[in-house]
Amino acid sequence: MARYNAKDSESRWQAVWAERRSFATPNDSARPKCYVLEMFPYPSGNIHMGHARNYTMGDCLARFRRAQGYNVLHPMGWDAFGLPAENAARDKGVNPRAWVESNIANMRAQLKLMGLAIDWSREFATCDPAYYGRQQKLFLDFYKLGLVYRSEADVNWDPIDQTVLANEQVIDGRGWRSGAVVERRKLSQWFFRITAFSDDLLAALDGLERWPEKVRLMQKNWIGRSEGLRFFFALSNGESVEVFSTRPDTLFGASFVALSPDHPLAEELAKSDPELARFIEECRRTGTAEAEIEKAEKRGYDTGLKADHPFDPDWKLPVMVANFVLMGYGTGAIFGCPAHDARDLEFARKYDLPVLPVVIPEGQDPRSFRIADEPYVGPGRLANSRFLDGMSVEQAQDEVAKRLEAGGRARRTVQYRLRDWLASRQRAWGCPIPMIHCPGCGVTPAREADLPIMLPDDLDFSVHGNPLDSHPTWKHTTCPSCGGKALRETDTLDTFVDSSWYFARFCDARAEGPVNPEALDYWLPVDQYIGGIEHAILHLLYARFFTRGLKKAGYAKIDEPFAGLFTQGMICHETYRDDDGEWREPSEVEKRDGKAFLKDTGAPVVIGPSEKMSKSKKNTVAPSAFVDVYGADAMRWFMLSDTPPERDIEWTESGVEGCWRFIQRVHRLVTEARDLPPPGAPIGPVKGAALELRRATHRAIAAVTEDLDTLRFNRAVAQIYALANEIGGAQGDIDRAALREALEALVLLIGPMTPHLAETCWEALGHTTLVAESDWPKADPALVRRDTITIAVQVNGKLRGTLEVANGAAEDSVRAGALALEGVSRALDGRAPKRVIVVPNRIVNIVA
RNA sequence: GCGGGCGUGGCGGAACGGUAGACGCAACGGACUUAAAAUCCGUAGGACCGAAAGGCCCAUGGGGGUUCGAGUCCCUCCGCCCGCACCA
Repeated sequence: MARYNAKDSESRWQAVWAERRSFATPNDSARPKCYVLEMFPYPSGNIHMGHARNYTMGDCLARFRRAQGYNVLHPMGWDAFGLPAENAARDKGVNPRAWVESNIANMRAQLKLMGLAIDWSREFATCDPAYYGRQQKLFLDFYKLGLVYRSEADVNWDPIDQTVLANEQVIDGRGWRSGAVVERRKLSQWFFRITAFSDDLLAALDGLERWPEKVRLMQKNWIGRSEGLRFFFALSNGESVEVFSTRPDTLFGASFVALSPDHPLAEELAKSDPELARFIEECRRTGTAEAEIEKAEKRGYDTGLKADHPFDPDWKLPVMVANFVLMGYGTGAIFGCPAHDARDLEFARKYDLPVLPVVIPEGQDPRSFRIADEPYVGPGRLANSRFLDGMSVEQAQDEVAKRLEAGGRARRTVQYRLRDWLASRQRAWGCPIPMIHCPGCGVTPAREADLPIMLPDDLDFSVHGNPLDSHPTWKHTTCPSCGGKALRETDTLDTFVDSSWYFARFCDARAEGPVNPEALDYWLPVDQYIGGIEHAILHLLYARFFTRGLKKAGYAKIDEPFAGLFTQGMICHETYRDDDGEWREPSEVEKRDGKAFLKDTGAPVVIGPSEKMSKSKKNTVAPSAFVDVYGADAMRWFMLSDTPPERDIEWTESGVEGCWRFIQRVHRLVTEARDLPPPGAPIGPVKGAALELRRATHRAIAAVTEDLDTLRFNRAVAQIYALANEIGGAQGDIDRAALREALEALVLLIGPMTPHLAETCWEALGHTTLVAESDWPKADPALVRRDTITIAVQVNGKLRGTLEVANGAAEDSVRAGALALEGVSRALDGRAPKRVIVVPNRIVNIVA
């Protein structure tokens, strides 16, 4: 029997699917819809293993749903704007569009070799004018709705990428892509008003039941809602300063008022106080470069001003400028209560300010309760607090709020950590912002008729800064309002904007408007979105915001774009280092007896721990190289096997070879089966081994169906192995119809996972139809149900025997059978059972 | 520091509170073969008793608890991983 030739089989079936348009998805189907989406790739040039895992999972689900009768939308596109193309343009002198397009062509071919069930007619790249032009339209829509605005702001400047970054893109004070220490600059920039939806983005998280709890929590913390009180302190210079506090109950424990170094009042005071100016300057430096080194150090500067306590004008508090107070949160000013806040305590100890406890834990004496190294942040009774004495924390907070509100000096507010999305980028390879700066009319939106505002093809990337800005003609235009000379906005949009609505465009990728509301209504929300956890905050939050914007603009009826979210684990591989300590690629290494050697010289290499595949450690394996040798099905099978999909998976040669052997084994099982009845032949009553095979078949169908429904691919794979083992173990003279049924079930069950193999086997079984167009098999409940059940019999919780009983056997007979077991009487050793617990169809436990 | 997750054979991992280790990888023994590869059959957590059949004890990071019964629930300690990090 000829071995299964994966290469021939795969190219053949890929051609058949393409020719028959098996995966083209109509927008007008009577069948229920299912939208399966994997996060679209950046066209770096090659598919990597992370893509392969991501798209294998999504494809398996898409094919499964299609077989179940859904009208499945499973599209693919390209997140094609962004810095790497500019770098390539500068370093290699190529045109960024040409570079991206050749990368896309390469990757599209690699994806097609994986045999993905994708509707390629919906493909687009975000750098297509047809896409970004419509994004410009959305930008103008959002502008009209007040969801886009321009504002001067302190921005995070990445000195390497020469662009500003959103807060979300600054990780530990460094640019998320470049790793450069971020500087601060004041610039006029475009923002999306994401905070307009702060409360809604937070509250709606509870409804996202098919999202990982972890992701919901990360978003919740990112939005960071807290309730508190804003109120004023009168100052000795006649001015006043507003503070924000979530703990107004501790007001009588206050020992200072602190301003952010960026607070307008601090800046004002610095004009006449050079020492303060120096201090502020220092704080700004440590805010970035030395953030890691001195991050814990609290430092302050006494302005000499005094603040009146709101409830006692004779009580004067020092007004400090403190480096730990952030201008971007609350009012940029606080009152410090050292006894009940860790930062305030550290600050007070350093500057020798009073530490007066005002919340006393239950059971402690207010006269003797002292704060030592730790503040007290728990519940308790108020003390040392005049009219608040004896109240609970909640009562006291309410009382303070009431009294200050009554005097018009305070208001209760909700504060968010979330800030508006700074979306301007000083980059040329991005979506141009459709705005025009007119010396007379100011900032004016471009006319919609003038969209798309296209990028020029002749950008010079050798210049410093934004090539769009230094282009000789591009930015010169006329004002849509007055017709006079004007300049285009040369900033482009953050590429996260591009990925914030692509899923909506897929619903009708050729729609005249940005999206087709009818198609949106039909397809959205995405039923299952699959991608990496690294997008838990940025991309998913922005997409949630954009969907709300689409709704407000009248395009969509929903708020939430992704009903189900799955975050897959990463791909790991062993690392190798040679004698010189240099990293070596797996392809350069061969292994013998658990040791590793360089292929060319035979020199030994040290095997390091398995780590996430990365270029820096050279522990990557290219999917395409693997597909070349073993075929796409073996890779797909590996990606789904063994490791639960949310966990990191380790790529191993031996595991992959095991997959290849399984592919061959399935092919053998099918092609070596002799004398099968024709397809569709009825199956008569069977017994004995044939009945057992039928039971195994239907149990496998039921189990695999459930596992795929819940994305437990690894368990589905195990069930399929078990079925293959049953078929392999069946006697040669078993009922042929039962054998055909088992083989057909096996082939249909592997269809979503190893689709090419399934088609070849299906054909070998005499079918002229395609697995890709076949229905999912149905389990017969009568065959899934077991007639007899082996139940465990325990004495005092220890296993002493097993008992074969009829399914649903009466408790009495089970009890009697259990007590009659030899192992039970031996364990009882003459003692009478005190109690016998019978759990039907499960277990008997005899308590002696 | 705060928040979250995880800890089961040599490895990846199974296990509605109910026979721990399904399934796979690696390993070992056997068959086929001149040989190897491939394939097929079989073995396999650990200790002890037994010629064997089998018996018996210990095992899910450590300790404690709830329960007839705990890998699973609760408390506590240890270890590892991830996220956020001066958010008032």
